[in-house]
Amino acid sequence: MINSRVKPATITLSTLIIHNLAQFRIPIFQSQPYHSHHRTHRHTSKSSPEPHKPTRNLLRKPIPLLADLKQIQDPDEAISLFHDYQQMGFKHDYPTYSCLVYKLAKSRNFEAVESLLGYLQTHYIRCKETLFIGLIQHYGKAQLVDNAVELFHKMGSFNCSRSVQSFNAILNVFVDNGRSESANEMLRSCSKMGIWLNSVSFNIIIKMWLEKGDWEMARQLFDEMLEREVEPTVVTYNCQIGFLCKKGDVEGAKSLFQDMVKKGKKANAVSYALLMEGLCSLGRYKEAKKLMFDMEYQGCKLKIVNYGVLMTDLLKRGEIGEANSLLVEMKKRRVKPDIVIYNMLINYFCKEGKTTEAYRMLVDMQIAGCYPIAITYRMVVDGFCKTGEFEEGLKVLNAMLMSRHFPRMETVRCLILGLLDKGKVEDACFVLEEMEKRKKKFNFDSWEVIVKDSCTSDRSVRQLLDELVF
DNA sequence: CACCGGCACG
Repeated sequence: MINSRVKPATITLSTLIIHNLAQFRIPIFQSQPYHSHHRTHRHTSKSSPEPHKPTRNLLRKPIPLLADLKQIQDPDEAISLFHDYQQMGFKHDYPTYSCLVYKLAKSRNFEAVESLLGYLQTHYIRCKETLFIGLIQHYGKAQLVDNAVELFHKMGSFNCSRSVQSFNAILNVFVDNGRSESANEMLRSCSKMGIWLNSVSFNIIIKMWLEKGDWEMARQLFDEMLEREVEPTVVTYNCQIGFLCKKGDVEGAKSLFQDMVKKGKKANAVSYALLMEGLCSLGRYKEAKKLMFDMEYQGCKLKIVNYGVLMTDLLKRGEIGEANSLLVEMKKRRVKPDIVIYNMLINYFCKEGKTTEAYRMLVDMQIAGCYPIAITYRMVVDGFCKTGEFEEGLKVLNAMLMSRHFPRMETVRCLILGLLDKGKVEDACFVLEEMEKRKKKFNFDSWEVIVKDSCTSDRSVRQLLDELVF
């Protein structure tokens, strides 16, 4: 086992920084500020002789369990709270169950999801269709297409009827996972299932053909839509506008845009963003920016995505000065940068080896109330590894783990090797130990092997790792 | 609460 008494100096340093910032009540490295609060809350409620009295609070809003459950992000903790209540004789209701199911699905704990569903089924607790739709989407994102299909077919046994919405959800899972044959098969069976395709169904199919690069088929479906008197939506047009823009045919996209307006469909911020992206990719930044002002003149509300398109282009061209001006402009217009904008800037700094700026941005964004996500942390840690600043990298990794985000395996490997190379054995141990703690939860199967494999060149390091891991 | 489209990583 790894020596757990190791306390590397860098951790103390980062803890100090966190502590200092915490004094100003800025949750710098905690993306979920409720977590620590909740921990203490649970402990007190457990030790006190009379915890929540759930039955009495039934008519009060919000029900304490549900409110608590919504604040917990650790699914294991959620389950245990759930069981606590159950043991106290609290009868769970559907909102509580569905909240827990969503939580478990989000953390990809599908085993727990299935067992909870089984419970709901045997106790005849009626589930809403949105619950199944949400789960189908989660399965799809996890590439568990077969599980999604199975759930779709099981819906009836939950006494839940399938509308076109869950049909669309499963259709989209097929398309997004490259299973166009299954999607087509599904379409052929829709009338058998008593489902009438709506505009969203057509949008998904049009997307499918466009992803295959088949413009003709996409147009054919668009025509079929009109024949069947299914009204195209702005999304129908946006899909096609986006396709043409990516091909470099901004003029074609513009005329489609005009068609849409002529038919009385109002363009939205995405329609404009797509055109702007097309213009930028043709090197026509100025026109793109002008279009952004036009859209406001046309009465279309400007969204952050429009700035995002411009920012992406500027940073791609290395125009950091212009990018900064754009940020200032956003501030003037009271458009708050979002996580995507910050990620773009941080990515730029990291790629340029400007880790100091990247780190400052990581801090600044949190002061501005925008919390890093896994991608954000990964970029900064990778950036530090690339410049050989492994101690700084560890500092950020620590913050990352504290906010319950998880690094990529390659990042961890690189960091450990770098720390060892610099003689920071204790820090390397700390990282190994933290990974060990989390490997099961994050499905981190064989990281030991990978770390060890990469050390074969250095015998002394390899021996050390053997010692650490076993 | 959540059927489809849009700026960030790999």
